Amino acid sequence: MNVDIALDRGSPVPLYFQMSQQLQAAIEDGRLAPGDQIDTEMVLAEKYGLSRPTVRQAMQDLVNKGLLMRRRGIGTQVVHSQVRRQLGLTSLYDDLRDSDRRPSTTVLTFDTVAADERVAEVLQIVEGSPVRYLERLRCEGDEPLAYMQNWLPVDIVSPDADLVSGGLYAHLRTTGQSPHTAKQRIGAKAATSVEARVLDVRRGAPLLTMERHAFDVTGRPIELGVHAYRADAYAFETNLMER
Amino acid sequence: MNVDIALDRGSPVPLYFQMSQQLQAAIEDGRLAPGDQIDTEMVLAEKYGLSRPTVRQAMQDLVNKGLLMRRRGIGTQVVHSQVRRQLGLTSLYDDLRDSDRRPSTTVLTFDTVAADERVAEVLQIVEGSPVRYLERLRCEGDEPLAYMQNWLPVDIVSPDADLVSGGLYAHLRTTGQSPHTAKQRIGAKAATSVEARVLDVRRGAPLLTMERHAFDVTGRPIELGVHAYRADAYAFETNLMER
DNA sequence: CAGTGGTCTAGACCACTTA
DNA sequence: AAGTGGTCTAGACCACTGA
Repeated sequence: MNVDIALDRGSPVPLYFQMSQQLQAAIEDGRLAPGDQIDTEMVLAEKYGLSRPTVRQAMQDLVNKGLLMRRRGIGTQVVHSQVRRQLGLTSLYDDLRDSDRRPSTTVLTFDTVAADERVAEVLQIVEGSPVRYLERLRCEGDEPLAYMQNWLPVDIVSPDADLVSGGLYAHLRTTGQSPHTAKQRIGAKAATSVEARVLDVRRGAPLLTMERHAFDVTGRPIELGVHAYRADAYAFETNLMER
Repeated sequence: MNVDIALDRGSPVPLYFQMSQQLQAAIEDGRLAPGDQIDTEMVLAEKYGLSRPTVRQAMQDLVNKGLLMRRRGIGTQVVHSQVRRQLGLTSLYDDLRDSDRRPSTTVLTFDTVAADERVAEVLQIVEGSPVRYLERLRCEGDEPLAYMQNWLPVDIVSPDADLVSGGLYAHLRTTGQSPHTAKQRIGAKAATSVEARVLDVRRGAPLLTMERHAFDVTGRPIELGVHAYRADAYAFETNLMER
């Protein structure tokens, strides 16, 4: 394995994490190619002055991420690229970052409104209490791609937050309120006349829909998102693994 | 924590796995409620005569599955049910089992055909070489729900396989050829006239589409699936976690 | 047979939380 | 101050693979 790993024992970053991060980087930029054999646990442990369980924890993290494949008696290999591609997108962080980073996003509405029954139930607050309501349109060039509605508890985002430059989730991260887990429901529907007008399609055109419930580390609901995507311009990729 | 765990030290099943499975069962059938505190690692280790790392491995597996939440200085808790519901469906096994188990599935076609360019590329075989082609219709009562097309390498499934009683994936498991990872792409489209006729909707009606590429443990492609679902009857739930 | 990863033990020190 | 999970070590035995 022709990759060197630099461990900083003075760093607060765990050793196993330093190792897994650097291996992941090597896999992603091609220094480790699909099918390449990784050094054995014993070799790595000796080479970097670590114990075997520490090396093992680094390897196991990459196996869980789907980047490495290990078999007893065989060794550890980088998985084939067709399997690997976009396997990382099951991470909430990547998913949210991407949904902010896309081409251009216009804020149509950012207001404080009374929670209706559905919003109140999802956010676990009392019906009629105030929530922030955000309505955005994502475009690529002149083409509208997605119509996104979001509702958030009032203490999660301030009314004068800058949601334009960095995006919603980037803003939440700066306030330390970033989502930890999320449930998504993906479906399809025919465009209503409102959606058709905003997304510049004909009424009844197929739309891809996504509803997201996001939660912080304590399990408290912090976001309800209801998004509609043009079917001809958008798809979701997910990856499944046997556990 | 009012749950007892029975460990069989003579079993080939790892101790950490016995423990995590029984805790998962307790969480899923309600014996452990959302928010319930789990015994600490030290308590569990002492109670069952295990070392702390072994207990820890069991806990960590359930954290990775999204069933438990741990915080330093706080302890380990069962996650809130709203977060937890269907979090397990990110497992390939559950997903494939469910797609077999659904109400009634009719095999429309099961044949050996020549691979076209797209099938050949996905399955990494030579264009024109034989592949098994499977066409199924899933119904609930009289209602058609999904139109499913699958292509598989000839050595993965024999031409006289029984795909009716157990389903495709159950059959693959019996032959030891079960999928290990899969990539799914979920989108939407308007029904073609063929799809409209099979699914009993009008032409142009919104359909939810799913394309799956499945791989075995070695990373070899073993299935291409192209499915179309009635949008009014079907949705995908996915769950994301910060890692 | 030698080498691999899979499991398990018995410790240790630390950062963080609550009280 | 006491208790929690997070990290790390230095061993051990085993099942599986390939030559």
